[in-house]
This record gives sequence, structure tokens and C-alpha cells, in this order.
Amino acid sequence: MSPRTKEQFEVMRNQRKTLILDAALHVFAEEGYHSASISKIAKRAGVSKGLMYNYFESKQDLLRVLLHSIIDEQNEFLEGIVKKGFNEKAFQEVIDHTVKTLKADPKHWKLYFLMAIQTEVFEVLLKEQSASMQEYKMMIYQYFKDKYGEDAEKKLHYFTAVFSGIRMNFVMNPETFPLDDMRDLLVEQFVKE
Amino acid sequence: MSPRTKEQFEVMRNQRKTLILDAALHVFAEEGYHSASISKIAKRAGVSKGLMYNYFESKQDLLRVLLHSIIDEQNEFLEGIVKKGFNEKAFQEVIDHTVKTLKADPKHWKLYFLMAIQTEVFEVLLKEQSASMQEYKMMIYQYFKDKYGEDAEKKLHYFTAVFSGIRMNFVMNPETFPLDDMRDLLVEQFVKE
Amino acid sequence: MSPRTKEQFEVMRNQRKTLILDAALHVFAEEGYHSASISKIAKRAGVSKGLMYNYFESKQDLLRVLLHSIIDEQNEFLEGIVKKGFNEKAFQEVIDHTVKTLKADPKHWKLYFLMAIQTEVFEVLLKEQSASMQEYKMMIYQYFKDKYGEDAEKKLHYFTAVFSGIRMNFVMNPETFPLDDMRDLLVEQFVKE
Amino acid sequence: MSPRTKEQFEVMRNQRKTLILDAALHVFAEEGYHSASISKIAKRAGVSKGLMYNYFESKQDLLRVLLHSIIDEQNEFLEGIVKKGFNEKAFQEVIDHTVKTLKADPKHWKLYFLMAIQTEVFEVLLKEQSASMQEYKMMIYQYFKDKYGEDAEKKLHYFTAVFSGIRMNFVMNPETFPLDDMRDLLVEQFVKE
DNA sequence: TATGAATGAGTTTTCATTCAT
DNA sequence: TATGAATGAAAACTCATTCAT
Repeated sequence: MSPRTKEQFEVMRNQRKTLILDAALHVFAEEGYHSASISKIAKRAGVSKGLMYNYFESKQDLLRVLLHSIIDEQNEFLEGIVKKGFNEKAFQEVIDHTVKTLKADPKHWKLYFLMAIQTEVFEVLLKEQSASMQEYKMMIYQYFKDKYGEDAEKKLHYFTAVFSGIRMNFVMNPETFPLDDMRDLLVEQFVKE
Repeated sequence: MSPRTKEQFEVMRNQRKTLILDAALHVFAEEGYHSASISKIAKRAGVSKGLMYNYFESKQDLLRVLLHSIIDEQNEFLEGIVKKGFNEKAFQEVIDHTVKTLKADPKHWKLYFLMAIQTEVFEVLLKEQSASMQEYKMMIYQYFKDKYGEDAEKKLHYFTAVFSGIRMNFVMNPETFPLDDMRDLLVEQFVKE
Repeated sequence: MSPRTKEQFEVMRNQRKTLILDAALHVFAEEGYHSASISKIAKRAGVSKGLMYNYFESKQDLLRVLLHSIIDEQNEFLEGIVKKGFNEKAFQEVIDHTVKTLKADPKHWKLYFLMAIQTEVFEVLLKEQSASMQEYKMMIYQYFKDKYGEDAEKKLHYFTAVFSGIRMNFVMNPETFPLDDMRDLLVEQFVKE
Repeated sequence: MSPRTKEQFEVMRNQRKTLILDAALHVFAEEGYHSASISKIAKRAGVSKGLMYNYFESKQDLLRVLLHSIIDEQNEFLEGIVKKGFNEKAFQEVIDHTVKTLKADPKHWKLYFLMAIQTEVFEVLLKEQSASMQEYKMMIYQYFKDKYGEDAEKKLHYFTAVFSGIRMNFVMNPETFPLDDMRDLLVEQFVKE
């Protein structure tokens, strides 16, 4: 046998890793973190239990990696927003980008919300709340201040509730929940208004 | 010494039961169903593991009892609503009653939402969705139909999202989330409008 | 209230004791020693769990007492046999007495065989094999010796097997197993022959 | 190092499985089903408790496998008997085969009788009484009918008692009970006679 | 004497993780 | 790198026994 090149190995590793991550995503999202056993994930991925630990340090680590593919993308996006400065257009971009990512990957997002709500598992991962997240919060508060004056805080909380409600309802029911319609109503209420 | 009377035992049992339920509520709400072990709950309640099974048949049963104190109250309320017929006033009553119960017992409601989102544990308990729940859904749909015409469905989904978003945000942060303000905005948007 | 006399207490104690023993007999015979819980027995007897320990030292003790009511009666009978000397008539008496006691109290005997077969529980109780038991074995061996000569040992083993087989089949199926017919065949084979 | 091949694993598994089954057989036969704890069996087999569940689904399953090695062999034999038609020769074959299997594997048979007598555990396993068992019962009844006329039923019950008595006495005392002699007497009484 | 609440050691079972190959 | 057997700690649950009243 001709020895594989380093690159070939690298490619294989990544394929395997993706395979495992994909299996883990489905099992976690369907059964929750605790009920999802390493065995089930391994079986679904078509690899041995032992191999899992070649790619991931632990079950927690597996979850961490899955969530970070969401978190990182989000942070990156927020960074972009923050750099450009925040205005009505940016606000709408936030909404549209959220809709797009939700639709592109409902399973990941379902997992994200599932974990976000079960504080225990999640908190560890999110201590590390990004700097752009902080800045983003400031900016959006300023945006509401400009738009609604002294009602800003109330409106911001309301928007947060509406927005998270929509996301939650969608990930729990991606087939039937009319995300696009909701997006329109959201824009109507918080952008055009 | 003569033994305790039946009444004395009854009182003791109820005290203990409450004690255990209270401990269970906290541990479940803080750690989720799976991470909450009977041992932890027993320790928190200050009783032995074994005693738990004197009062509740199983861990599931413990959860069931906790959730039913929420579900039953809700069903009862819905029955009242359904009986009276549904109109603007009833709609507002639903909102106000929800706010009131959320504030009265945020921990129970936190547990309720936690479980509702982790389908697995919950489904079993709620197969038994009450008849009034069904009727209530019909009525509220009719209400939206009357109010918004062909936009009814969209608006209903939107309302559902907003409402659940508010409840969710409140139970996750009962100290800081301004529930009363949200109630006002909700009424303004879906009742007075 | 007038204080009860010592005698009255004694009578009550014995009634209670009988009540408990009877309940224990049924539960043990129906569910086996290990599956029979003290709770079930107490419930069946209509007394509290605690009271059981007022009358019997332990679950083992309860079993011991039950078995001894069988064992003692048997030993007493054997003593009688041994005293009178062993002959054809005595042999038939053994058979008839066995049939009579089996029919009079199949539950006790069922328990007896159940326990006899599960060596563990039983051995402790029966270390104390009575002197008359020993003598009886000698005598019956002599009886077979006289009757069958050098075939005695074989015939004795055969008789033992037949006899225990009959008893076993009867206690497992007291309603349908024709004990009287078996008795006749037994006598025909080992007495008249 | 390269991993073991499938065949190597297969061999290992079978060795281990046999090891565990053997340990289980001894512990069950010595202590009965309930007193035999998985811990004890594991210790005797020299493996961890956890490993037991890699090979058997549950304690019940362990018992089931042990008993089925008896039951299946028996059913197979009966099928053969049924096919060939039942006559004096077949009857003798039944006896001889029983003697042979009893001697070949007294521990298994001891377990079998132990469980058969404790109805509770057993019933579940044996609901599945084989069709050949049913046919066999018919045939043997017919055989007795032909041989003894109107006494058939009595004689059949007697034979059942004798036969089960012999088997029982042997498995409880395989070292000392003269099985071969009993076989001869049995044949003499129920075949040649 | 009588009650049943309470305990704690023991049971079966699960599963993330390790390890020999 | 890859396998799956093996471990061990922890889970839910049971039950004989004790104890305060």
C-alpha cells in the first residue's frame, strides 16, 4: 500500500469528524443531551465508540463544538454589524440574517435553544460571551432609544421577547411555523413603524 | 405511648409531601429532569432517598405531580373561559390571568417550559390534552378571524410567538424581566388595536 | 375502661399471631419467600408493619414458625410410629397420615416443599433433624430389607421418589391431582405387593 | 497496534458468555433466582457488574438463556418423538433420553426444577409451551389408554408423579441418587409390565 | 400494644470513559 | 487509526427493620 499523504489523512479526519458531529447533532436534538448516549451517536455515525474519543475529548466537548459552530458564526456576524455601525438598515439585516440562518440549519438552532434553556450545561460554554455581543447590546439599546425615547427599555424587552418567541416556535416546528410571515410582521412592527 | 391518630399522620404526610415537592421543584428547575437525581432532591428536602418512594411512585410521578399543579389550574381556567364565550374581554382575561399566575409561581412555570421544550419527558404527560384546550384553540382562532380577516392565521402565529416569548423570558429571568410592561404592550397590540 | 385481664391479653395475642401467620402462609406460598414482602403480609393480615415485629423477630422467624408447625407435627407422628415399632400396618399408617395432612393443609405443605427445594433458606431450619427422624429412616430401611431382600436399597429409593413425587404434584395442584387414587396405587405397590 | 478482527472478537465474546452463563448457573442453582444477585454472579465469573449487561439484557434474560438451553433441547427431542409416532419403544426412549440428559447436566436441570416450582419467575418463560409438547401429552395419554384401559388416567398421573419424583430426587442429590436403578424400575413398571 | 413514617443497605441497571489489541 | 470489550461510578428503586409517638 502506498502510504497516504498528510493531506489525505487530514481530509479523512475532517470527513469523520463531520460525520460524527452530524450524528451527534441529530441525536442531541432529538433526545436531549442526557438521553443521548455516546453509543447511539457512534452507531448513527457508523464508527466505534472508542473512535469518538479520538476526535473529541468528551461528550461535553462534542456538545461544545456543535454549539460553537452556531455561536462563532453569530459572533462573526455581530462583529460585522458592530463595525458598520448600527442603524435601521443594520437592524433589518440582523432580522434577515437570523431568518436565513434559522432556515439554513434548524437542527443546530434547535439544539442551541434546548441547551440555552437548560442553564446547567450551557452556562459553562457561554461565560465567554464575546466582546461584540456586549457592543451589540449597547448599539441596539441606543437604536431603541433613538426610535422610542423613554419607552426604549420597554420596547427593547418586548422586541427581545417577540424575537426569541419567533425563533423558539420555529425551531420547535420548522415545517409548519411560517417564519417568513413572522419576519414581515416583525419588520413592520419594529423597523417601518 | 399511644400511637398517632390518623389525623396526625395525615398532617405529617402533607407537610412532608409539600417539603419534598418544594425541593423537587427547585432541583428540577435548576438542573433539568435528568440531572436532578432523587438523591439530590432527597438531600435538599432533608429526607432519605427511600422516603421519597413512600410519597411518590417514581421520579416521573414526582414530575407529574409538579406539572399537574400547573396544568390543572390552567385547564380549569380555560374551562371557565370556554363556558363564558370568547370575546375581547375574555382575551384580555387570558392575558391577565397568565400574568398573574406567572408572577405567583415563576418556578413552577419555569419547570413547565423546561419540560415542554424537552419533548421526550413531556409528551407522555400531556397526551391527555384537555378538551377545553381544544375548544379554546378554536375560539381564539375565531377571535383572530373576526378581528383580522384573512390575516388571521399570520396574526395568530405572531401572537403565539410573542406570548410564548414573553412567558419564556419572564420565567428565565423573573427578577429583571418587566412582565407588567410587557402585558401592557401586549394588550395594546392585540386587544385595543 | 376496665383493664383487660392477663388472660384476655393472651387470647388477643394468640388471635393476632394466628392472623399474621395465616396471612404470611398465603403470601409466602403464592409469591415465594423473597418476593413476599412484610408490607404485603401486614396488609393481608390487616395489621401494621410495626406490629409484626412485636410478634415475630424477623421475616426469617416468621417462616421458621410456619415451617415448624409442619415439622413438629411430623416429628410427633414419627415418634409415635417409632415407639410402636414398624411393620406393614405402620407403613400404611405413614401413607394414610401423609395423605390426611396433605389434604388438611395443602398451603402449608406447598410452602414446605417450596422451601425444602431452595436449600439456602431451609438448611438452617432443618439442621435440627429430629432423633425420631433418624430412627424412622432406620426402621423403614429395615422394612424394605425384610420385604425385598437385596433389592431393598433400590426399592427404598424408588419409594422415596414415588412418594415425594406424589406429594409434590399434589401440593402444586391440589384441586386436580387425584391424591386418593395415588394413595391406592401406592399401597398396592409397596404394601400389598 | 491494529485492532482485533471480527473473528477474534467473536471468539472472545463466546468465551466470556460461556464464563458468565456458567457462573450464573451455579449461583442460581445454589441460591435461587432472587438471592442470586448480579453482583455475586459477576464476582464468580470474575467480571464487572457492568459487563454482564454487555452480554445479557437483564437478570431475567440471563435466566431465560440458561433455561432455554434445557427447554429447546427437550422440545427438539419431543418433536422427534412426535414425528416417529408413539409406541412402547418411543416411551422407553423418552425415559432413556431423560436419564441421559439428567446425568449429562444435573446443574441445569436442578435450575430448571427450581424455577418450575417457583411459578412466578417461570410462568412468563413458559407461556410459549411448544406445540410438540401438546401433541406429546396427547400421545402419551393415548399410550396409557391402550395399555391400561379405564385405569389410564390414574396410571398416567401415577407415572407423572413417579417420573417427576425421580428427576427431582436426582437433581437434588446427583452424587448419591441411583438414577440408573430407578430407570430400570421405571421401565419394569411402565413398559414391560 | 399499635402505628406507619423513616432509614439505609442492597438491588438492578445505565453509560461515559478507558484500554488491550 | 480503529475496535469494542471492560470498568466503575452513579442512577432509580425496594424492603426489612427501627423508632417516635
